[in-house]
Amino acid sequence: MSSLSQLEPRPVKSSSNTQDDVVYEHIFDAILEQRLAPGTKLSEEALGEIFGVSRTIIRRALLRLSHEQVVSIRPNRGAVVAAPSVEEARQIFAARRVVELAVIELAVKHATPEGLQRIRTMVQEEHDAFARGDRGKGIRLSGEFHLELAHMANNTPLLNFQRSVVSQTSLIIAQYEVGHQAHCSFNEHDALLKAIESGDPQQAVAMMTEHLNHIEGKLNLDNESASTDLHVVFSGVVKKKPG
Amino acid sequence: MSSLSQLEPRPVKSSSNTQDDVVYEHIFDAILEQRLAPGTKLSEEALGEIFGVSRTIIRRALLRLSHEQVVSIRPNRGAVVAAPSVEEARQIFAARRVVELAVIELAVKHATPEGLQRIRTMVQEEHDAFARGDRGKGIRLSGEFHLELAHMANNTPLLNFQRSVVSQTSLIIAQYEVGHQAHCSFNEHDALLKAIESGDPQQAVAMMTEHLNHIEGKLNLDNESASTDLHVVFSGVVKKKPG
DNA sequence: CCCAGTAAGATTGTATACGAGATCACAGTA
DNA sequence: TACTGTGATCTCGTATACAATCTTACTGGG
Repeated sequence: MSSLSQLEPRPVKSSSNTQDDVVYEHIFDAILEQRLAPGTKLSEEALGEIFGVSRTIIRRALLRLSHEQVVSIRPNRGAVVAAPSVEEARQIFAARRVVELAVIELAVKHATPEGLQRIRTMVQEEHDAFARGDRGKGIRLSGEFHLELAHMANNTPLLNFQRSVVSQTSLIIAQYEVGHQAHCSFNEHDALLKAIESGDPQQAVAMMTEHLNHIEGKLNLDNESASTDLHVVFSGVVKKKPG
Repeated sequence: MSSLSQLEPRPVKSSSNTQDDVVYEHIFDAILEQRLAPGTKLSEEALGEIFGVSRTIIRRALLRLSHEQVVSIRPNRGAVVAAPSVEEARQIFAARRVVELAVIELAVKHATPEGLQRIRTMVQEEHDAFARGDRGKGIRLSGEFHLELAHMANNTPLLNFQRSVVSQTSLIIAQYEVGHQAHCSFNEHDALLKAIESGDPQQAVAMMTEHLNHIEGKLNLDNESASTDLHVVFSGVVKKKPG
């Protein structure tokens, strides 16, 4: 009975040509907003029930999500929300640094008044969401801020890759964040926006580096907080053999 | 009929868990080896016939290829081998520069004797393939050289992205190359290998930049070589109305 | 009391059937 | 002759049925 029921409510937002896009976006957003925790089982039948479509559609959506590494499909055992290991998280962050720095440099170069306006609006919405306590929406918008940068960079392949690493970052945060501050504090997004507006690539890149440092700094990647090794997990709890 | 019959011959090479992996690899390799030209229609039924599986399997393979931007799926109109426009090609190259430079820097850092040995072997095979005139295999191996670098960089997300841009580059070359030299002349791959062996990141990065310049330099991206404007295409060909 | 083995149930993997939409050929008109 | 409109044919989009595999609960033994 499943946290999957958390999927239905929000109306779909944007470009939805065909049915599986709708399903895809709903699940994707639910993961981005952390309404679906890493490891959650995604039953095909349950999802089909929820969205009123057959398993065929669900399957396509899950397949796409798995290609973006947001969902993990294990043969004959179904799909779960991806739960990156510490090592995977490190690699994702390293990759994200690469693409984010390239993106922001291009974004500065290709900035347009309309693009900047869209980002301004987005930062404001993010601020409002956190201000009124809508954590889910805030998290999603802070991710979409970075996607909007990639959009302004005017490079589709980088945008797609950015999409993948940003959403994976959301999963990492869900697993490894210590405390519960706002992730991308919107202040930093605002500062990034100003850096882009100033037209100085170096400053923008420096700002982004700092921003990414902050994000990564809030995580505990020193050891698996949820270890896979039972002996480690329960070490010091009880001696099985009291002797 | 159909150039699709070129798909069957070569035995599948590697890790093939399930059926659709086999299909995927066959089609992917055929595209990488340029046995399938950009724009080629990929009929589900024909492919199913060739590989002896139902459309379900074919569909999954095509979906995966489309996520990697190697195949283009148009709603209700089926799948074709992707044919990047000039603008798309520029973006792909820009993205490729970003990831390749990051990859080679990491590859230098994480180089191992075994990894270097694998690359050495690969460069040799590439050389042999071109030497004996096996252009298809040579092209594929020259692409896989770059994937092997990403593998040595020890970063799965970057590897996946590299996979996508490298294969797309193969499509771009198929469309826009002038003349028919060997693409990645293996000499440059050999030089790259030596740069990595030397352990000097700066030199390796410089070498890679030069290599990418060469690849891009062999292309004619100044204008659409296959224009969408029929009048331009057929200007000066024949007057249909003979006199 | 705990563990292994087995059988029933549930879930995914694949094929196929049917409907919807696109493509192509052909005829009719300017 | 070129162009537009219409219908037949073909391909794709979706749902569903059946087979294969995994999961789980139960039973029997240690």
